Amino acid sequence: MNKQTTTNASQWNKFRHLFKQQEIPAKTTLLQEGQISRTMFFIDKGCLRTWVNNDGKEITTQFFFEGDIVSSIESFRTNQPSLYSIESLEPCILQTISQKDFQKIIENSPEVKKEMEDHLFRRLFQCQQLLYTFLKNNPQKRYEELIERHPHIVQRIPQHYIASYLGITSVSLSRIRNRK
Amino acid sequence: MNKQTTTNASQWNKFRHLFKQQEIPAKTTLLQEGQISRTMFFIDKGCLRTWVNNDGKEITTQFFFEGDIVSSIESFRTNQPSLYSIESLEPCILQTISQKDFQKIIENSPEVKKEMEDHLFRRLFQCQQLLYTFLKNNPQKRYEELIERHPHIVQRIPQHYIASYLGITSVSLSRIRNRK
DNA sequence: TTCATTTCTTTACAATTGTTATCGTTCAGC
DNA sequence: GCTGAACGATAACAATTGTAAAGAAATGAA
Repeated sequence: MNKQTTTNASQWNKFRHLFKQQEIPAKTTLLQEGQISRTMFFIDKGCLRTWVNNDGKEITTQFFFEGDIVSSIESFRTNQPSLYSIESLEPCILQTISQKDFQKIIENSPEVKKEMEDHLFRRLFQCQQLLYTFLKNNPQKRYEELIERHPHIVQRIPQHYIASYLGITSVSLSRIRNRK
Repeated sequence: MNKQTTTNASQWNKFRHLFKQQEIPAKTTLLQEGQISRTMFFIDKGCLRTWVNNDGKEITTQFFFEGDIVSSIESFRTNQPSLYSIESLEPCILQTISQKDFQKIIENSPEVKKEMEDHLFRRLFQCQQLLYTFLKNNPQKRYEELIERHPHIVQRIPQHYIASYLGITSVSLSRIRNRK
């Protein structure tokens, strides 16, 4: 979800007083895997990632940048433990809102509620497409697709995070890069 | 979603007259990739699969059995082309309902509407977990997990469908099976 | 039953990836 | 600027997977 591209940006402004600004350094954990999400983050500056633990190895599942809204939305909505952690990759400036206050907004703004439902559909769509790139392509093709579709990720994020995001080791990604 | 386990099974019965029974042989295409979904299927008997085309090769993305509700839900709701095809793997008896009639049910039953929203969250959750098994595990582990979590799939579905569902070739799956 | 189709296994070879370790380079904080 | 940590490239070897082809086994329809 993206504040800027929102059809009703003014809707958000009505509730601006409910947000708190927060500055954090790089590598700060905002939500730990297994915990219940009680906060939602809007990124003003910097970038975040979500990751899962796999036998001590971190596997990155998503990247977020300026304008993105980040939360374990399933956990936030259903009060179930989050499947993943949320962490900053750079020093960040965030706008945060609590679950309670966000609930208030939802109740008072059908536009925002509608937007959340659409957001959910988009999330499902994105998740499906990501899954399909794993079913369809080998690591090399997945990397090429990433460069094509999300060049800003490749430019901005350290390679070993990208490697785990592609489901391969950093060694293998390094080989793929030097193959062409 | 599952009719049987529904908290409000009686809700569905109220609208029974809107469903049509349909008998189809195996390998019947119910929805083609790129088309817009206008029908929803409840499986009384048999099983279906969804699949995507990848350079002429079919890749299975999901299996469905008795009691399951099947549709390209994103396409059904948003009127956008479906990312995948839906096809029968066995002769099936289905209960079908049109998009229009289903809309009527949604409008007349808050319970069913709520159920659909929950269904959407579950779909997202499932999709995420499936994606994570690709990020976390190699093909052998994915196969072992499938046996553990969904033994009925392994027992009922021909292996080459399962292979593409796991993201590998049928040759590789055969090797994995004979490894242990 | 019989025949054709589908499904599964096996083989040999090439290509890719994982693992482990080492070695420069770059970066961030003091 | 200095220093330690983070990052990326490379090498060698083992293990896994893909590809193509051939054949055995199972299945289903006439």
